[in-house]
Amino acid sequence: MRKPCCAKQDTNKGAWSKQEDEKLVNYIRIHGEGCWRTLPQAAGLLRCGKSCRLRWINYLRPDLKRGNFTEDEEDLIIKLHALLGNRWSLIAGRLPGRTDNEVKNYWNSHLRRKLVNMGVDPDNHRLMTLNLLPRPHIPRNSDTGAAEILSGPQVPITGDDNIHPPANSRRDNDRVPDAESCLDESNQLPDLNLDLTISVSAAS
DNA sequence: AAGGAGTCCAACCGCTATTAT
DNA sequence: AATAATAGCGGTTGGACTCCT
Repeated sequence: MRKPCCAKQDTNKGAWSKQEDEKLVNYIRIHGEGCWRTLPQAAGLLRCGKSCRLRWINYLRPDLKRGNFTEDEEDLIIKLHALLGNRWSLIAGRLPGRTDNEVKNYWNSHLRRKLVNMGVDPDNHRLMTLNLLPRPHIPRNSDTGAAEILSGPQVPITGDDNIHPPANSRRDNDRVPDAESCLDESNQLPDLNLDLTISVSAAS
């Protein structure tokens, strides 16, 4: 059996100090990203590997953009959320230099409210005033979901990372129940542009 | 100026899929 | 094949900060 990832009683918690950041950055600069289990000890950090990974991915990675989200990025997040639901890592994968945590925080603090102010339900991306209209029943587990939409040739998403959700995703309550039907009825979001790319200028 | 409410975001927690033994 | 650890994910929290009264 493997060893546990860290000895919990010997690990720091809470905010990272500058020294800890430097140790982590220096170590990864030399050795690259790798085994998070052994990294803390090797780098001289009293942190759990999981904590190191999170710190690196969300804060220290050199390719992170940081700063305010552009309008293009906002639009893209909203569109991808309509398709994918709360799959933040997939959404962040479409936004160069952004992390899943950052996208998630931005959604919860800005975009959710913005949609509500526009009269759009942020959970299902429908106009809230139309919620009472009768809708044809669409089975939840119909397999014509976002993955197929996204993976189809008609959607020119750039990049080569895998955006396919697991075939039997471990959380099937985190996706918009019928995001595809929402898109079918894109007249409810008249400006929904499904060209899910982000311009070079916005990404740089 | 004080302090309560609201907001933001870094970090932690707990879960599941994957992988190693 | 079974079992346990790791990696990675989304949800949640706590503290710092800002705004409002």
